Amino acid sequence: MLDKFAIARLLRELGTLLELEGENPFKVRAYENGARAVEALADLSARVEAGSLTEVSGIGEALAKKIAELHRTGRLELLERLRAKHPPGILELLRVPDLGPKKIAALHAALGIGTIAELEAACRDGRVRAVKGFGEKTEEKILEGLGRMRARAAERRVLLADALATGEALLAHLREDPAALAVALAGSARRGKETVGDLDVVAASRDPGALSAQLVAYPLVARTIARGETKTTVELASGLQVDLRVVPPEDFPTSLHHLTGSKAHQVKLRGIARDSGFTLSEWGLHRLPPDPVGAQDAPPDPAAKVPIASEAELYAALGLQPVPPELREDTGELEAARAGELPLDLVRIEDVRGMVHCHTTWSDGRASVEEMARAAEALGMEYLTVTDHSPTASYAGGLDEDRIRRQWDEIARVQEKVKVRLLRGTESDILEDGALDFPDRILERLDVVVASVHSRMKMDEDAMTRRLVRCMSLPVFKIWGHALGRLLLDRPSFACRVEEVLDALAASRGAVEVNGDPRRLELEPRWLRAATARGIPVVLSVDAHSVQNLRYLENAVTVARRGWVRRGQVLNTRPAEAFRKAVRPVP
DNA sequence: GCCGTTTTCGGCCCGACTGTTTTCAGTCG
Repeated sequence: MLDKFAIARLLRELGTLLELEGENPFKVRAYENGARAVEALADLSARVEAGSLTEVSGIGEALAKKIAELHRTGRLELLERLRAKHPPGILELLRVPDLGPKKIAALHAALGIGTIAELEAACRDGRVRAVKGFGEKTEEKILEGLGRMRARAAERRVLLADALATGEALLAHLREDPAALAVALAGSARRGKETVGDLDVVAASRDPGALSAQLVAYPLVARTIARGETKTTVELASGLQVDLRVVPPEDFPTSLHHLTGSKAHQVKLRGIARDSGFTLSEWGLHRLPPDPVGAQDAPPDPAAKVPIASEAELYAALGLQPVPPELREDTGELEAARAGELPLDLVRIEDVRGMVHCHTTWSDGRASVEEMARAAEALGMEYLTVTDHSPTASYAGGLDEDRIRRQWDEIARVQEKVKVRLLRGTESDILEDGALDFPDRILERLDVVVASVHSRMKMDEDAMTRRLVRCMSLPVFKIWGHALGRLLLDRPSFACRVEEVLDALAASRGAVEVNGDPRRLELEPRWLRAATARGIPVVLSVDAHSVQNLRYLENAVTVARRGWVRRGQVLNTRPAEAFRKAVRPVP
């Protein structure tokens, strides 16, 4: 049986194939909307059973039938027919920059092109320029796009932390130009997405040309891809693409909002604007004329412009609560904002009182217990958990029973010297059979047990699910560390039935970790929402192996906010003693 | 394909940039 994410993926594929068929673009969008709606469902199976899918906004009769069929059988006749009709390579072609469904269809009809290799050969032979609507430049552009695509496949996306660092340096360069009145990072980096494909920058200026020139002159710019009146696109030496939009200061808030996205959030918001008698674009919010007949294509009347001084004002003008950037993914935030049900107390970094999940030189950390303690104290923390690795993690210098007892002595000595409260803990391996690798007589004397999978990650879904469920049923199980073991850009999450595991975690009254290591950043937002919906509390952790790593707390906060996690749901926003009581292995 | 205090048809977000066009189509975000 397919889960909701698999079904959403197939609906998207179907939408793409219909797009290639030249179908009505609004129909294509309906499939995308339907896919999103399915992903957001908490009770897909129940709704399929009850036949109540059509009650969900975005799912009508036709999609409900298809979803039910996919859910029941895992197959869909229309999808299989379209897959058979289009060469398998054709979906690949859609990933070539500047090549969309229309051009692909034209190339397929005229030259029989159905794969990347055939496309490249046709461009090199000069056959493409002979097709109506294509020319020499397009041919060059496609070849260039193919090169870029390969470079991108090698570089792939970048980690959020790297994107933010690159972005901040670039912003500093742009701010050096006196023509820059305001400069901000927008796009997925501002929304805090785990990985970032390109940087979006918005600037306020009376002289857009000057800022465009300032961007092009940035030493790390490898080449200019597009340069217009208000919009400039460049590629950095790293392969990262940067889009700069320059607008007059009065349009900065709406432009920042526009460029922050996400696209799905924008589209829905503009629909809401239209329903309320406005039209919304990056150039601002305009009142629609009372009788729109014949006025659709007319540019907005400048007199109809609603002054907008901030993003919050924009939402307010549309009768909505302000939506924080991290939530703008069209996963229910606009519906909540309209109903006044958006959480106003999303966790913030200043709410956090304790550094959780810290390694020291006792295992594979680079700083001593005392150095970590003093650094946490300097950051204003009330407590820090020392959670070095356990015996099985020999590759990471895991502690055995004898060494962890000696570590407790050192923790006690350091505690004499520092104000920050030190909590004794471990990051214990979850073994293949779901057991932990310290005996209970050790675990019961600890304040904090983070339990994580570090080995045998290629087990099949059944075995991994059983392993985790079994571990969570242990009385000493308290915190699920870096849940699914992924390493961004490197290693996917291991296979398991996450919702089943979360059910077990809820039953055991355990907590889930949000790991701030920039390569981990899990549990990811969609599962975080599934966790808090089950009443599972959250721990924001740094997984720090050095003093510098304590800054990872910021990453954990971002991920938690993207998962709609509220202050009260985070255990380490509580004072030390309350935190200890909530997570200690014995009641 | 979805949706409805303009409801069963006719709408559906909006604009910038590029290239092949001589007024616009395609792509992108």
